[in-house]
Amino acid sequence: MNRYDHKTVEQKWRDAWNEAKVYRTTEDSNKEKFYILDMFPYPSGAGLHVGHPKGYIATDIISRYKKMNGFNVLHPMGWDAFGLPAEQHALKNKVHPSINTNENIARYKEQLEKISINYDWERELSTTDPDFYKWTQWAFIQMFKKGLVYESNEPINWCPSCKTGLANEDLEDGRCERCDSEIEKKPIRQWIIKITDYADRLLDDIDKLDWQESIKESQRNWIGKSEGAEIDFKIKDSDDKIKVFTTRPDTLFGATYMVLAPEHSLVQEWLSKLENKAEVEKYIKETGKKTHIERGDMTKEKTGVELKGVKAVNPVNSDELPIYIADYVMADYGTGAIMAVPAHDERDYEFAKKYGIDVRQVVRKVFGEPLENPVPRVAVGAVIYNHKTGKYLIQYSKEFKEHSFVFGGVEDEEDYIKAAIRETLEETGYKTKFIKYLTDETEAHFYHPGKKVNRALFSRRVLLEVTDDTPETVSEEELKKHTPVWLTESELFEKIITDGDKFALESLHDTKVYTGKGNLCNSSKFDGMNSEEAKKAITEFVGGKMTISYKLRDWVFARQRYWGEPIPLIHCVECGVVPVPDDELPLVLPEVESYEPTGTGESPLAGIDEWVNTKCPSCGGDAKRETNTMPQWAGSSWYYLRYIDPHNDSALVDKEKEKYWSPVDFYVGGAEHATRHLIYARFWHKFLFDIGVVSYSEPFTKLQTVGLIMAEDGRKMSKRWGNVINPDDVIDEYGADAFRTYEMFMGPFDQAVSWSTKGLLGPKRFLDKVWKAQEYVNESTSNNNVQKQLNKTIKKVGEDISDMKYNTAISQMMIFVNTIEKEKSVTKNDFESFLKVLSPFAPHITQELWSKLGNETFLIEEQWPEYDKGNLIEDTVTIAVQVNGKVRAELTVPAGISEKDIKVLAMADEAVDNWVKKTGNGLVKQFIYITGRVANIVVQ
RNA sequence: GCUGGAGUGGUGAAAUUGGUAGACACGAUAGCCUUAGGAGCUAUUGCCGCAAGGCGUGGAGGUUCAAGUCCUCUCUCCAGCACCA
Repeated sequence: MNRYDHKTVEQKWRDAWNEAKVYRTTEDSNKEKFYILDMFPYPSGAGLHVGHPKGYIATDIISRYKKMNGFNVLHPMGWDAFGLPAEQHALKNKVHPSINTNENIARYKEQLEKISINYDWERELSTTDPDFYKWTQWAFIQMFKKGLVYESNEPINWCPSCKTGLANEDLEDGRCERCDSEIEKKPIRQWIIKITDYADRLLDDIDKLDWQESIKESQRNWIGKSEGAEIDFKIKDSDDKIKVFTTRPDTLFGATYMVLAPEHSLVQEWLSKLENKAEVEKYIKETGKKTHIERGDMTKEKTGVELKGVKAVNPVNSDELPIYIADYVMADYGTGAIMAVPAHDERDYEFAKKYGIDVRQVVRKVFGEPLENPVPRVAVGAVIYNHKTGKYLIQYSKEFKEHSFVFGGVEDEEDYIKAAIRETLEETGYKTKFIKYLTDETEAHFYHPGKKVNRALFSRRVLLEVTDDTPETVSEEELKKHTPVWLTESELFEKIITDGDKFALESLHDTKVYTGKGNLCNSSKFDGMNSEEAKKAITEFVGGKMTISYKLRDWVFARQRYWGEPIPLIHCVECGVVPVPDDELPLVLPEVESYEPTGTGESPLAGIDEWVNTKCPSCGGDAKRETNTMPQWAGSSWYYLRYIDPHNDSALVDKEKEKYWSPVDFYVGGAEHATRHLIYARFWHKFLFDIGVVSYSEPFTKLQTVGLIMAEDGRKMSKRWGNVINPDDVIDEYGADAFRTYEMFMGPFDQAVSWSTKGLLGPKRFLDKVWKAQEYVNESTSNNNVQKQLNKTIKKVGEDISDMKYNTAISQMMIFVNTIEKEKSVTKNDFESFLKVLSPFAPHITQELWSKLGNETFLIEEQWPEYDKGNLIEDTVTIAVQVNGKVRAELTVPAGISEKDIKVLAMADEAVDNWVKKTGNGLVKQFIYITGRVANIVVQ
């Protein structure tokens, strides 16, 4: 037998498959379809590294498996080729970006073909191809016509280095995702798509998707829906009003000041009449200088300036409220203005404390459910600190056998502090002074067993400190009920059991603001109402309206760069903005002399007069073309539809074909697209659904993310670190089959793992053993062990491929080959079945062996083998015998053995017998038998 | 801070969902072989211990005949969002 020569064999079969066009897919209504898709790559100059194909290999395995199971499988590939790197390359080398792009595509394709991913290359597409972007432009025009597109001059994210505007999705921690520059806010003329019109549908339909929870959650987060109310605050002696968005209208009575974002338009309007104009202007200027990152830093102290000379009026009680500007309020969320409720919002509390603003409690935390005929009582609970010993004093109730704060009623003419000090003296004998409140007023409902009444208890908790170490004598009566106890801090946290006391202890060191819900107080006629009801009632009372706010922003869709789809709009003096007529699509990107971005907010296209100057399609008069281009996300938002019908001249996709193939059954790609591509594509798809182009409302039924492959040093593979491994080298040395199998064997598919060339040897050796196993193929004997393992293998590999558990599928196949090696015998039939099962992972070596065994077909066109269920059952099983849960013996017994027989056999075992005697005087209390697995003898 | 996920040998990892923890690999150790290779074969390989045995799935409790798996608390790491009102 020859040594396996992967180079020759792999090339031979690649050629044969290509020639036979085994990859080609056509519609076939007799077969069930399966559309499996990889996120198409951006073809960068660096070529593929070893991490890129991981997802492609996985989809290829599923695709081959599905095909062998009778599905009509669509598995295409294309190129997301617009984008900055190609443009930068063009700038540097003074050649058109398409030249470089095409070179890169050719290189990528060559690399992919070496791995023998079974793509239907006849459906290949590139977003830069005018025949493709014709339909990107067409869809955009449809959006324009539906009023989903608008022009804006509002400040947007501007990358000073890329010299272009960017969408929120293009930022990473306030920096440009591409070049890492800090983003500025700059007013630029922009085209914007109203993706927020779809926010609710994008959010609601997430529930329908078979996606990983983490991705779904990121999308929910990104959309950031929050329900609340818009409420107007009048300005004193003026017709102006401030509109605020709040999720807590129930706390309106607790509003003690207002805050506007420094960018708020009212601030500019009021500037001239402010008493401290200079100070305000200075603050606005400073805020403007701050980067996104600085401003977002929550750990820094809050700052702000009061607008002196204006006051707002609280609509619910006519209180006059001071108005501040502060950079903790953002211009682009909600209405850019808030009502501040320091008692129930941490940020407002911090700010109020710093500027000496009132804190007014309006919500009480509630413990327990309200009971019938409650008897109300006002009380105070105290914990007493002794700074000399560092211990805390509470009391132990002899009656209820529990620890609690020192507790007592607040008498008339007494406040909480007085009552706490008096009660402490009476019950413990210690003289104390007040340190601080641990809680606002809380409300507790419970049955009082001593007094036999339902209690509604209103209380605050306080922290006191002893002023005299020697306690006075406590009355006999008190001592019968309670014992005072001194505890260390950790003991204190351990012993305290009531919810109210526990809640108070959270504020022992830092005062915590209560931001939860509860029952209203200090809110006149709304007192006693719970937060949920009060939200509606108060909003209605002040004439506000319940609204919904989103974190998702509209999609900034224009880029001031060259290498993108031209936005197909025309500016006409007479008619306004008019879309390019359908018959003039595609609007082809013109040649330019310089690709250099102008940096003025105009794209390089603006310099080509003969292109810019055109006639208005509506009135025929002089007009100018829009010169901005689309963002890179445009083409990728719908490319998966084009694979279905890649050469259609008259429609984005043929309706019948779309119905047959859509939606994508399985989509595999990187998790980094969770809130970018995957949001845009869902939006674009829903729009196409609304205008009747597609028949399903969600594009990707099932989504699976790929875990990154890191370099051997644990870092990301990057030119910068010099740790990149090229798949070409690996394939050259070990073969594509070994490469494919190793990538799938490395670990769970969605987990990041480090590349290990040593680790690659495992799968490589496995394939060598498969090659060697052909020696053991013989017609006569059918070995029982081999048969059993084969059945197990067919079953497990099939199941594991469906679950994307490739690593365990491969380990089962390794077990099978190890079995052949041990038994030195396998029938031709069994070996052929095994080759089929292995073929999706290692298509070349299996095809070669298949052919060597005298077959003339292609394995990919074979049927997936069936397994014999009967043959999966073992004749004998090994049972672990435990005594009191510890394994003391193993018994090999016939599979169908009864519990009775097992018991007899187990008890007869010498070791078991010894342990039974040793641990439990030979008395068996219980015998448990789990069929085929374990028997447990419980003694004593 | 919030949300999602994960902690198991020297390493990558398995574990039929409550039933013999560490399958399958990598690496390591010892031996064999020789077409000296990134080869192959055999044996060993969770930790402590000569052994009997004990311990062991981030930590602490709990439920159970039985816990990596369920419950409570807690620590660490990764990812996403983040002054979102």
